[in-house]
Amino acid sequence: MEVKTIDVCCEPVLDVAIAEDQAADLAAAFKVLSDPTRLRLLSLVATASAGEACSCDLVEPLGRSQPTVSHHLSVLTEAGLLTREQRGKWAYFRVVPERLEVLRDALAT
Amino acid sequence: MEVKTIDVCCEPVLDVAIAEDQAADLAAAFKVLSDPTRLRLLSLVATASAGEACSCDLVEPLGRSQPTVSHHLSVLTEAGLLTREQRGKWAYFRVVPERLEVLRDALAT
DNA sequence: TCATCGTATCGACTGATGTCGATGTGATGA
DNA sequence: TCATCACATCGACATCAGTCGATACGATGA
Repeated sequence: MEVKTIDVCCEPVLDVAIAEDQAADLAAAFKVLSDPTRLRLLSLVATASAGEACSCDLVEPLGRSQPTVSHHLSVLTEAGLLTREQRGKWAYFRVVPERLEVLRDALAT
Repeated sequence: MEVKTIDVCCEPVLDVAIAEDQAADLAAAFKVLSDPTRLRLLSLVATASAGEACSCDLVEPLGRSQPTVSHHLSVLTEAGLLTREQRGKWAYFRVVPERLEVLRDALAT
């Protein structure tokens, strides 16, 4: 998907007429959230016990192939919505609530 | 884009493991916001004087063709993020903040 | 060293989406 | 009635994104 880290900040869409490049950044951020599989991944990781989840536990509940899940985890991680930690041969993921908060702020009224 | 009205409600992604159909609805809603031109449209309408804007005043600042702007206005309106009011041969649009609020709630931490 | 396991990468396919020119439609006013 | 204007629809095109099978990579443990 060609994602870059979400670095949108503090310009509520409804308050100020946003510029073209800010719109592009914000749109890219929302695009990360515009896929059902990725939203379910976020949700699964967030609600996992200990606040973290292993890839191995995500493939089956999603009903997607392992490469597909790996792909979406990469997209979410590159966007900064997840952190990735390697432990032995397992990869553990955590959500980064601050990133979602940034997007929330952009939608403030 | 094949949009349906945003009817997502009240299930913060990070609180509960969301189901597949809820994820699809929410993803569709964010997809509407995942285009720079649409974000700028939202922003332009929201910041217009009197809180409303005519299509005729949106084409030029966006730097897109009239059909393209019309298309995006349709997508936003079908998603319930804008309302459309015809007055003579002009179409006026207003933002529906409550819709954005719903999406904000879904990202609550 | 080697087989195994978890994960990432690659290549390919398919469907979706943004864009615009051309054209249709409906209201306005002369 | 007819030209004009604002806007929507259509058709076509190029690009992009989700998906998966096959395969590569890297750590583990026997």
